[in-house]
Amino acid sequence: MSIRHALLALLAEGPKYGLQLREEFESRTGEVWPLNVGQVYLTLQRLERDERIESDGTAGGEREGPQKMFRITAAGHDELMSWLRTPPDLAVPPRDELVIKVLVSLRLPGADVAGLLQVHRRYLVELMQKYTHLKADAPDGDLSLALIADAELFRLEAVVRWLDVTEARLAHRTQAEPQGRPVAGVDGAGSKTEAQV
Amino acid sequence: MSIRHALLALLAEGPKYGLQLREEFESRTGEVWPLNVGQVYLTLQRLERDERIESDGTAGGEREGPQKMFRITAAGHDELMSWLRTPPDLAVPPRDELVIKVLVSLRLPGADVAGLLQVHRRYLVELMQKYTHLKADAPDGDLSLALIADAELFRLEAVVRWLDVTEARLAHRTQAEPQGRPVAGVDGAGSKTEAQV
DNA sequence: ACAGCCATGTAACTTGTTACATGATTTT
DNA sequence: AAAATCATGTAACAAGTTACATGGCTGT
Repeated sequence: MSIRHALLALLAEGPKYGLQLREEFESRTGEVWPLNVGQVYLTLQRLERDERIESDGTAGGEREGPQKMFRITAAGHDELMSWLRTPPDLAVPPRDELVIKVLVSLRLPGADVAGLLQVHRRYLVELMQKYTHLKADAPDGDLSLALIADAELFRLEAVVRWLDVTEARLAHRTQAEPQGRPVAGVDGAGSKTEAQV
Repeated sequence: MSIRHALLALLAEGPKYGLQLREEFESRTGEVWPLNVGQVYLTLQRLERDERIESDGTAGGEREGPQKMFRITAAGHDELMSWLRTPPDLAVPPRDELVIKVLVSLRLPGADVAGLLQVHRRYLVELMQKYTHLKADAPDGDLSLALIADAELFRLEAVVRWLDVTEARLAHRTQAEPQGRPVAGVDGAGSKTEAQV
């Protein structure tokens, strides 16, 4: 439901039309999050169906230019505000594809788990470099891009750390069964979490 | 496409039936990733449509018990192996709902961005505690659960760090910013690719 | 006239979710 | 026989994706 509310937020700044919404969304996300035009129109249809927005013709104003303008309704504003206040539902975490791959490999006889970890690790580091460069090349005032690049970098870094910890866990497992020590705890925001297994 | 391949992997161990697949999936993920039964049957239908699996009746074997058994085909095995080798497509990162919320709040006049960051941060820390306990309470030999809990903890920790960095960025932006210095909560601990603010 | 963009829209599809319906078997 | 639970399945929906169709306007 991110696109829906992102569009709602853009419309909260004032009436806009379809292509304009696509352009503004992409300019704000520095082209990191491309947005298909068709998706914009579909989402606008659904928003209008739910009476979160109104278009030309629906309420008074006649369509003047070649563009069909949309404006937010009171209900739309309410939904936007309530969405902003609500933390994303992380209670049922998404099934992590990489984690599943590793779990699967662990049980599949003959699978090269260590190799798998290495392949994915290399790929992740490459991607991190991409975002590091993206951030470095960005103009100084572009806060949005910096925030997006940060988010992605932290996310990728977390995956890399998980790969490292997993590798260490597997190495230990082949030897004497170790006592599981905490890896990343609640107070782990500033702790060194590498290689602790 | 994670469910599809997870089921394929379970079937690679031998023929199984619907409910059994649901049970084995959930037991392996320690109930962290619940799986709806209906989803299992839908996915099995789709796998059979694509000839990645066969069921009783399709190929020789008659259905004997009350359960409808499925077995993997050669094509299914190929798809599974190729999926394992392929890194998850992270090139076009998912649109992060929390990031979008913050970006939206930054432009919305009158929005309490700092408050938003705090609300979400508290929520995240709560969740991290949940997974920390989950891991602590798990039997020592449960590697799967440990890996899943780790992955989730690292993921959540990355979000918390991002919130901290974002808060610092916003604080700096209002004052005069002399030079970028490392912000509390970002240490990276030896990784060459750590996120720099 | 016509090439090309601007702008809107639709069709078909994928993955995933929930809620419900149905029958068979086992338990009480 | 009734109740529970095992097991399979379907309907309806949500959100997102791509590819394509359509029409209007502009510049050459």
